[in-house]
Amino acid sequence: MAVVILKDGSRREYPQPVTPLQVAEDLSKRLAKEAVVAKVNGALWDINRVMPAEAELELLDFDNPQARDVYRHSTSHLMAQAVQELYPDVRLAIGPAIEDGFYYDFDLKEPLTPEDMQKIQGRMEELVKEDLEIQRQVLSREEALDLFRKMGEDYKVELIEDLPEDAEISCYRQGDFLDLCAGPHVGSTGRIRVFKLLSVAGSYWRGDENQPMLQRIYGTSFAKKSQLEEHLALLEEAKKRDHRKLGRELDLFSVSEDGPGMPIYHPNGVIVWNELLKLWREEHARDRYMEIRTPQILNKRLWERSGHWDNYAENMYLTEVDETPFALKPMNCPGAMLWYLTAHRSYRDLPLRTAELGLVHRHERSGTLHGLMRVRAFTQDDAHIFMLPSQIEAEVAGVIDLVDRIYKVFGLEYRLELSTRPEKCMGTEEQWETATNALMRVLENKGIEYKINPGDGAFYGPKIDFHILDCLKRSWQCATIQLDFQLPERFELTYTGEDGQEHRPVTVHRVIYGAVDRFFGILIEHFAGAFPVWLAPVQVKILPIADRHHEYCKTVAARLEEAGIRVTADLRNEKIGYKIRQAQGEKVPYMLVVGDKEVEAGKAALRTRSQGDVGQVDIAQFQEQVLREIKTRQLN
RNA sequence: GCCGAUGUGGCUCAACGGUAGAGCAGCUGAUUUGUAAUCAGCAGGUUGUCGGUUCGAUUCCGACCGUCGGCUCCA
Repeated sequence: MAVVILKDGSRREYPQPVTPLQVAEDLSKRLAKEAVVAKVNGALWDINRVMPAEAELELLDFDNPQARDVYRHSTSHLMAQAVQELYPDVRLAIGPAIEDGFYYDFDLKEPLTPEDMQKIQGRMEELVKEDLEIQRQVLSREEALDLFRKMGEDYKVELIEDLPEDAEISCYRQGDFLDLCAGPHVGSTGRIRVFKLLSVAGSYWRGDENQPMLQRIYGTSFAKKSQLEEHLALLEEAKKRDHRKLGRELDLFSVSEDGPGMPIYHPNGVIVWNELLKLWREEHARDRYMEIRTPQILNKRLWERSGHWDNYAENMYLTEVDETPFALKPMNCPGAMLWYLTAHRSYRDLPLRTAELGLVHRHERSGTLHGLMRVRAFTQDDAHIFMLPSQIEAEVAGVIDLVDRIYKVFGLEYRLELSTRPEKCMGTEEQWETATNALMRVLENKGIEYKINPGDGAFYGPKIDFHILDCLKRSWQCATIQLDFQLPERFELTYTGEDGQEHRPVTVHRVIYGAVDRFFGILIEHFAGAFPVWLAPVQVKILPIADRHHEYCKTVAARLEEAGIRVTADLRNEKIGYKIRQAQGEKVPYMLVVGDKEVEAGKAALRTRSQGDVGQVDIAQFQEQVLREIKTRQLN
């Protein structure tokens, strides 16, 4: 006799133990069809696996995140099965579900081509039609080792060897395909409905570059075709917004072969850049930051003192000045320390908030460079706050508010993460605890939700990271607030306390945009190149219909320019449709079309990039409206 | 750095073992135009770099450089 208690509390009895699927079939056909996986007594459970005699049962469909992972994990098995059938000499590594899909890593002699992908996809579709049951099977460690050794699956053997003593070792079988797997899985291959293989890439076994290079196939799967189409449309949209493409089209920046990872900003790009800095300086002035500038290259002994030489040397560019080794700065902190040391500091001076828009150079690996997102030369919107230990909370709270004010201007949402003490770190346990608690208290007092990343702090202190969500819901780490006990120590920073004794200040490093370059890239994609008026390189474009309107257009342009609006007039000998098409392509927010009617009325026909023709406007009123939008940094 | 793909005029792309072609952009001229491409003409490339094979390479091979997709998500 078996008892099943359902989510709604109802109870069902069976003469003998049953599977979740059997229960589902009793309940409704639809449920049985859509259930991906079950939760039995709180743990994920295959829908075709017999439950204990007494079970609390919940059935999960694709909409449940855990079930979705199971579904995709099963798709990765399906892919592995297809690959193994098509390429019998393959050795399997791992194949987990990931955020938007799944992958599987294969050790295969021949590189996989796009045609191979098609073949694999095709074979997968056949396997789905065969609707093979997916069965779980538990083995002893010896059995498992023996089995996978015989199969020549070296990676699986290694995985088994690394499993903890008490782990239950399970395998899943579908047809002739068998894979080591904790599970759970969907009941049969026929339950996997919509999937698509997306790309092949290299990856190291266990992500370690000393290990063999494997071939990874990425794919994704969904319960419905429409969901896959939606996902593909999103990828398409992301491609259209690619900042590298828009950066070229809008003439914002470029990267030369002669300076990989070192962007060249074009005049249009510099306009946006300067507007970003203008906002930044305004907001920092409000919070009484003082701006400093420190040198591009500094003596090697400074980097030894700061600890960068020991921890960061392989990323640093070296040079020589009069036979003395110097290094190009990869961070701004040591320079800020040098500034602090230029005077005696009193407790009355603290906190000292020094900001620096510092251009730093870091030797990133060649394969990781990516437009403005991953570069070798970039400007950090850095700041170092020197303070009393008692000021930590207030200062951190101030930075959080500042970040919030600035991100709001762009309509960017964000999430917070707190990273705590890593295993390899400097400073005492007590210092860490005090600092970490201070950060937590700030977040809790503010009622901010945050995620904790245990052990993910910097070696010199705990930190709070801000993850921006752009309009496609992609996440980017930008702002960070890091407490640092190391640098004040290493540079022997002091202040004179109320007691007349010398004390050590606490330091916070923080950035808001992070790398201005990367933030710019994120904004390009976030706005799809259609910047809000205050950021737009050209805010108003005046388009005469014919030559006889040129004089009037020049007058209007001069007037708007005088008022501080970035305006150009397209006086080329072209038809109006052509000029409009071009201005739209440049994503200019406002176009003023001028023909006989407008000259006569002393007005202009306004066209916006988003709404098209909106009719005649009074120039003075239009000017006021644009100026207001610029001043308030209105979003589109 | 590693794996794979890739590199043709400013941009997007075509072609080929016998010394490259189109569209857009540019320039000149005509047209004076009413809300997303007017017409015609001209000009523009030592086919990423360096080597090799060949009578001959941009095309085949190799190295290098750059670019693109990846290299955390642990059965």
